[in-house]
Amino acid sequence: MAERLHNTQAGGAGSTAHEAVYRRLRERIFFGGFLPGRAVTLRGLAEELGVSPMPVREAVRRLIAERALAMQGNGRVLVPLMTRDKFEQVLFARSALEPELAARALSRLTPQDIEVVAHIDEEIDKTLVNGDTEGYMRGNFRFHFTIYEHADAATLLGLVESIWLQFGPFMRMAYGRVGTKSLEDHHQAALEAMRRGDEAGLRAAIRADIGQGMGFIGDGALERLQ
Amino acid sequence: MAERLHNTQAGGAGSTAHEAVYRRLRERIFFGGFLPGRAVTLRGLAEELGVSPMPVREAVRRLIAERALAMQGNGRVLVPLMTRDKFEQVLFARSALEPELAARALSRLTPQDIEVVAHIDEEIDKTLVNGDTEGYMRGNFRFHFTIYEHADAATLLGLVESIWLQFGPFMRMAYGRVGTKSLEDHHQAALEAMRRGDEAGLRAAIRADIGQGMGFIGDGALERLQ
DNA sequence: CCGGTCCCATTGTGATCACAGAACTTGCAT
DNA sequence: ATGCAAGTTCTGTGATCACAATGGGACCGG
Repeated sequence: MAERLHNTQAGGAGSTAHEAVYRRLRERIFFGGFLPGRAVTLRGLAEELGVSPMPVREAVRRLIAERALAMQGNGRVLVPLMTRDKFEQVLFARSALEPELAARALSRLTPQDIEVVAHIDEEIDKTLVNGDTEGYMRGNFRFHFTIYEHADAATLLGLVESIWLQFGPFMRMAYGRVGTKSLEDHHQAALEAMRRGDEAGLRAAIRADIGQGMGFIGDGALERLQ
Repeated sequence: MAERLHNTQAGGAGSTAHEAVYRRLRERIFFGGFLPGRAVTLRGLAEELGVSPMPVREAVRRLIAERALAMQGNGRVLVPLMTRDKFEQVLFARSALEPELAARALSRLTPQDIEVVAHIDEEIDKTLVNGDTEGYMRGNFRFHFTIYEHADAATLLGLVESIWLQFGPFMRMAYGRVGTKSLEDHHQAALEAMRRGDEAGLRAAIRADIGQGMGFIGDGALERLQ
């Protein structure tokens, strides 16, 4: 650890060490690289990522602000546990915001954009038959956010990202328990609605997808946690 | 600045320096202590608040994560400007989330709680006739969040707090321009609905209050900014 | 009087160190 | 074998320093 460069600040905006650490941790949280309840330490992450504790502190602080990590009263940092209350609030917030994002994206989606999304959905189907949980989560994330990003609504998108960060670890744990084999999503309905330019249909498909997917993992895993 | 204590960490959870800095900055943002576009510097805030730059860095990082502050490409930190797009997204998100929070709070509100809210509304009326913009903003904040806090929905509350942080500075600037004299809110309607236990009425009153208040400042100030 | 160029002050970033408190481990006594 | 206490290690926090890059201002040439 002593041979690390003294100052690797390269100058530009997104190229700081804490930004890189933030993105790596965020990826792991989104896709289930951390289990709920897992404790993390600044020095531990720093050594693991090959940086000093300082940028890790800033990245962790940011993730705590986004509710992706939590700090206990004694200062220890951990991946938050899911509660039934929290799960239900996440479900509500997703249903309130994500259909709107999809609807706003609709008018801006070119046929090529829609085919990109369709291709992502095909990838998802492969992960489902293979039982590849992490692959499924990555694909599902890309399916939703590829659409949402076209809405050009950074404020709403930020809220939704914060919500996804809050249920990512739990989702992974839940899929680990109940499996993804019998999972049926509403992605096809969403794709057809997009191709038709049917805003109401797209809203309904996204809402159904959220309700179905969240119900799937909620039923399977939540009952066991209190 | 040299006579500062070397380490003032008192131990408990909420008593760290960066937490205190965070709360002070957050207050100023909520109630219009910073103007949009205002640039802030870590060392400047540190000296102003009597701490070293370190806790300021963490507090500012957190506020950036909550979108209350923004970082330009060159690393400079400033209070974000409002755009028409952003304003419209804020309006949508508030309308989607806040009536729900109020509705969830309703069953938990005791008559005494409602009278507390009614008293806050009386204070607001005083600030309106006095033209006390900051007092109005503090009162309006307390009116809404006193209700919302009773919903016991920390996840949703966090989203709403983040949204308020994003329009606080703009709201202050807007009121400074158009004044608060002719402002009519829907707080009385909300209070009556709460007293009746009328959930639909409360939802409608909150939604109307948001739409009216945001329309008030949006019409007055937004047209001038692009 | 105006425009460009160089220089210095200021800024965020990251490393390192010191410190206090919490937690875990170890050892001892019962 | 078990419970408790003391010591040690580990944790987050905050201060200070070094550094690179940006920005503004002064100075000079036109």
